[in-house]
Amino acid sequence: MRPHPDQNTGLRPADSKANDPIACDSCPVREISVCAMLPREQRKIIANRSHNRKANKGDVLALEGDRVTHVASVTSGVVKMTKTLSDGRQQIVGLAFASDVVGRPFADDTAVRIEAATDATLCSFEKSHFEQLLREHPAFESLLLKVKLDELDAAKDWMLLLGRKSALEKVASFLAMLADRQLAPDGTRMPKAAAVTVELPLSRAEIADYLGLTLETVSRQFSKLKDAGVIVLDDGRAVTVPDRQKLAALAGN
Amino acid sequence: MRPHPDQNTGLRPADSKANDPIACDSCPVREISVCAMLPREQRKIIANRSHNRKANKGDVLALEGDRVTHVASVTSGVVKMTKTLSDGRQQIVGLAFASDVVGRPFADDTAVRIEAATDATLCSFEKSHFEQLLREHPAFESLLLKVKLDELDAAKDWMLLLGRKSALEKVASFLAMLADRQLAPDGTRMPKAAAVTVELPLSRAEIADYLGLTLETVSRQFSKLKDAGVIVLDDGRAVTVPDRQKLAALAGN
DNA sequence: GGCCCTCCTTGATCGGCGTCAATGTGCTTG
DNA sequence: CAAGCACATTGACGCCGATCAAGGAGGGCC
Repeated sequence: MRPHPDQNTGLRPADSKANDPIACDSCPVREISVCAMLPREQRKIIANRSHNRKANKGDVLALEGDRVTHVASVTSGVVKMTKTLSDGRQQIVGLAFASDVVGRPFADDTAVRIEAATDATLCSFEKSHFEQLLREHPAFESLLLKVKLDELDAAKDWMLLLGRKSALEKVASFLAMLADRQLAPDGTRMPKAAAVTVELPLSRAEIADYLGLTLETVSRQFSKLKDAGVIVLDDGRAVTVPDRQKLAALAGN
Repeated sequence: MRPHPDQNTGLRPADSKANDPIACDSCPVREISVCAMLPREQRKIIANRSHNRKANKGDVLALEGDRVTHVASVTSGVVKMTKTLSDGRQQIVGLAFASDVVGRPFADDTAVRIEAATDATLCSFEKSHFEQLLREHPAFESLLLKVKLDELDAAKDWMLLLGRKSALEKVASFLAMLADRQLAPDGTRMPKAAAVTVELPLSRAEIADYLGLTLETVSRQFSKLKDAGVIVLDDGRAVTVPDRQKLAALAGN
């Protein structure tokens, strides 16, 4: 066997263009995002149409009612989507973690304010380009549909939480969600029994806005969970959960 | 002109197969459902794969956790989707009116209980057939995506309501939603100023489950709105809204 | 008609969570 | 280190909506 530039396929130089490095190759969510299951062919097209965007904590990516100009996939950090009543009452209506899609294709303007909850990076597309990709690549559209159906299921879980759970159950549910989503350093999911340390991406006030509570009530529930030994407050922003079963039991469901 | 079977197109008999009557032709939601924008070609395929299903008020179409066997479009009536905590607390997480889609493609089992809130009819597909249609007809999949994105926006509105609105605002919002959705007898949307009479598809208890309240609180808010002259209670199940602006003002937003 | 059943309304009371306020903690900046 | 700030905790109190309870209104059925 003679050496060749591509160890996987052994393509001749004439074909090497197909395996030129593309931006996606170094994308931290290339294996799990909506792009993951696309053939390299199509990913190349995507790479050419996207650009990286860095956002600092607190940066506003879009205001409620803004014209939609971009659609993006979160590649690191957490992005929050909020809605606000005229008198200032606020509700977080969605969190986008790495690999989630933010922005609203097929609508003129966005119904939510989009803001970086932590420092974040995004793989951003102009809305018209994104829509064109969807039109031209049914596999891509199909993946987005599946992702959005999952989001819809998650939204329904959240409606149950907002409408029917007690303050303690809400906070426990929130922590349980973060703990379950937490990955081991090697990228695999944590075993169910293991203790997990969660870095909270939100302040108490933001957690309150996510759970339909006040920040004081959230703080009190944290204290209650701490006193009960269900969580350990490493510091304000980090929580370790020694026994996720116990936490889950307090979450209701 | 000689008489012919199809008054609209006057096709020659040799072509008549393309315009043979299909079930969709008499479908009450053929103009607004997810099928509406498909060419007749594809609708014919759909018609062959679907069957009508009648459900009486209270009929359960699927239980929480059931295997998903069918996906359907509501053709008349109202279908509710609910989630329940282990101790019985319940939340309605979605209402499907005529033309809405119920059932969850691309998932093994349903996360919600599906039940007829009123007598209803559905255009039902076996799940595997429905998914096949999506795979084979990108235009169909594209429409479903747009519909589900709209549903997701609506879910976010509801999260704001559940998390942040007062009991009065919740009830006003609910009635405003029904009033806005109400169509004039000729099928056009009502002008904003006109009085509207709304037939409530839900009992007080169901409205409570939709709004995250108790039935007593819902009843009290109805009375409060009646006393304020914002609504007229024709009977328990019918409400007329003389001035939708006034109702909208009480809904918060 | 009389009975029952379901649904709705209204009242009285209670408690969970919001509100207001003070204090604590860690980080930044001079 | 002190001062200032953002954020979190804790306490006291009050209100909105839940809970408990009674009674009305309509509709079906014998």
